Amino acid sequence: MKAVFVLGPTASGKSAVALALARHFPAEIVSVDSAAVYRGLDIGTAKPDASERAAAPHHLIDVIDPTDAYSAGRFRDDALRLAGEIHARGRLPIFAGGTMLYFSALTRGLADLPRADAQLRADIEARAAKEGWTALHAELARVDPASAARIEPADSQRIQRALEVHALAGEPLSTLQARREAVTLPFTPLRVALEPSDRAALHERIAQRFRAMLDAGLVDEVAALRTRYALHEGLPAMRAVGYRQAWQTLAGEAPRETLADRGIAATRQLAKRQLTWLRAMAQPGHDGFAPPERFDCLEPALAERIAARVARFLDQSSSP
RNA sequence: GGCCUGGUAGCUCAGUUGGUAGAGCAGAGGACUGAAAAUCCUUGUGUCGGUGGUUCAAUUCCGCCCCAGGCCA
Repeated sequence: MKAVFVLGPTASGKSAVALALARHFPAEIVSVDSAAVYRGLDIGTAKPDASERAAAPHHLIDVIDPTDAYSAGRFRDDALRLAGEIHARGRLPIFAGGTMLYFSALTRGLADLPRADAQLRADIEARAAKEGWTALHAELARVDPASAARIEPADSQRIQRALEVHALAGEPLSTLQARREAVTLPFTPLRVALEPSDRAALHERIAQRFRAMLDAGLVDEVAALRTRYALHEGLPAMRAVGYRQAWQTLAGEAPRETLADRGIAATRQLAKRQLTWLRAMAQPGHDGFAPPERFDCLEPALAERIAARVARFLDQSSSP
């Protein structure tokens, strides 16, 4: 069994590559995108349109409402299930996207940890509002010194998670994480990383794309979502790039004239974090698999070159 | 044409009672285990518009010039 991973920063052309591969080979596309899972977030997530979805089956798009929260753990379960189903149909799974933690959940695995608990999180947040995150970091240092040493006193999200895990499991997060076993995947992955040879060129693409999203009605989409669902700005769906900035404008927290610049900057920052992940994954020993093979996403014949690489990969015997 | 106010980091600005300067944003590098398009860490030398002058020393004071606004002709 084999699978192809297409990973790259936002605006690098991952979707086009995945679609091109799906034309060359009998394949189905699994989106690896923490924002495209939400229904109704269409413009800002650059979801594939109807004709693209007709050209190849797409998975993990529009799977939950924007009032809910998806997660890395849920992605891992969904992705492994889908890979099995796609293989059963005699097809090749193509995992394509830019949520690097999700790829990491596949290749490095996740420890056996309790799931998020909304009530507990609300309690922790209420305490943080009163005592400050530094106080909660100090508390974490008492119950889980190893995690506290690794987590910054200002890193509210990780402090909250570590305290949550400790409360639910009765054991420190660091202990549970140390228990993780070696990762095995039910298939051999070929990883293709799209990286720009010229950062400025990627920035230009990002700017054009975000302006196009605004022209396509991103703000109206967010306004409509606000009337259709009981949303608030703390929801993961409303923290996504573009949605957060549009929300701020609709709520009167930031002027409309600055929306384009704010959205473009946030997108560039996202791309930078994604590229940092890619560089980390290229280090030997990052996980137990061959490191991603790099392709310049600015190259015109990108899809053809990758298709040729995938063809060779599929020809190899998958005996080991 | 005259008067006024500005011209300091990519942007918006602060500041130096004369000893060559600092914030926010942007950018760059990094971390990353169920919110990850999240959350967080590190990172600030730039002919202080140009040019003469005064001075031990000018981005800071003075003259002239250029540019951008505003007001008056």
